[in-house]
Amino acid sequence: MAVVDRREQVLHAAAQSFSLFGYKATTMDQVAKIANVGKGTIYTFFENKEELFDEILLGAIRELRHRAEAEIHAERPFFENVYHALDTIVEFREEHELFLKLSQELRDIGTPQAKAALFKVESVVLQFLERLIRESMDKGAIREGNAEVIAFGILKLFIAMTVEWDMHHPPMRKEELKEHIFTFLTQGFTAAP
Amino acid sequence: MAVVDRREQVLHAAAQSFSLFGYKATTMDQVAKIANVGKGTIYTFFENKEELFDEILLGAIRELRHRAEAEIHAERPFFENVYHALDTIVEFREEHELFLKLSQELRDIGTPQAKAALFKVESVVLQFLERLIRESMDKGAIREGNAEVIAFGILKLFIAMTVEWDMHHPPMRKEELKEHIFTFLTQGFTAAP
DNA sequence: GAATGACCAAATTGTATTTTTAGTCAATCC
DNA sequence: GGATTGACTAAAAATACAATTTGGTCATTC
Repeated sequence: MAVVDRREQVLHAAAQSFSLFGYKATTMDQVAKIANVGKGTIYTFFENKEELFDEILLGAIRELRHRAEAEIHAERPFFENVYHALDTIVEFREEHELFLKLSQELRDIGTPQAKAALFKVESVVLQFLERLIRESMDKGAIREGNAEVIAFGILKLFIAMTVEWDMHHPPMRKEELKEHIFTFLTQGFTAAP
Repeated sequence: MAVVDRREQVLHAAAQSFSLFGYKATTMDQVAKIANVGKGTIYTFFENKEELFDEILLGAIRELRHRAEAEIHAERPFFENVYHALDTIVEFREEHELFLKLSQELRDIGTPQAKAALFKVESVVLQFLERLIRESMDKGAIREGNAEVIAFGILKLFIAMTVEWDMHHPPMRKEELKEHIFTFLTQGFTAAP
């Protein structure tokens, strides 16, 4: 390792720039400038812009997964685990500059890399949920079923009730959200007997 | 009424053109040509392009609502009514040229009028669902709750399991879809005792 | 008096020109 | 002598501007 770790410098600068300006508006010149490094140096560590971006994205995804996993407690009921994990994920996504910027970039100019990145994030969340569901089924905590489809449904339902609902309504209180998700996941709408 | 009903001619031509080319690519000259009518004639019946479009859209929405309502039978369980109504709505949306074209237009070029139109369609579907839910609550067929939120959740869940799922997976069989929707709406995932 | 299409301002599209950007590589540095 | 660099290039993107298209009008026609 050199006196100053140039690779780390580049990564740090790139993380900053991608979070602040998004994929497209981040230029390699700018990253080099922020990192106090010649532009050529970047290319000794990363093939190209996309690979550099992938590295940054992977870091963010790793943290997202980490936070979600921290919400899983084997002794807690399935529903509580799902709810808290999803709540954490949505909150993290709404706080993390990179995700915010990429969403905005996708909306505003439809950058393919932003689209691909957010799709990757969704895939990871789905994988996470699917595993949680599978394990809960194995433990007999919930009924058997197609874990992939169920994960997909639960995620979309949660996104709908939080992000999408808030787009045209005053945001729901957390307890109300939890109650609704609870209804869908544990009992449905059949009238109490 | 004149020998030929020019208003009807215009409406018919407009319906054809909007369905075939979408909102933006439909020109008033073209509508006039198809309708065998001078362009000025259109403006004796409709204020402007948007109003003409609104008339066509309203017609399509009226038919959509009509079909959905035909799926509601008071003696059938709530869940069956919801499932068949939504199935009909999604199918109609996937068949009707106008809706298809508007969705494509929104994806490809983001025409504001296409966005507004599809939002209007969703609002109507939500209203329809909300009413069905309210009435079922009043009848005691399902548990009490916030009908608007529940309608929103059910619609998004259904769209997710049909349209969105099919975008990245082989489409679900109808029975499988019905079973999953059934699970969410009537019992949830709690393990059988 | 209903219907029309030539007409116009505004918006859209096409195009030529300039600027910016990702990526390279010969020269430089330590 | 391998790591580092920034001037350089081809390609892409932004800009400026000309040409065309389009929604809407209204004097004229039927």
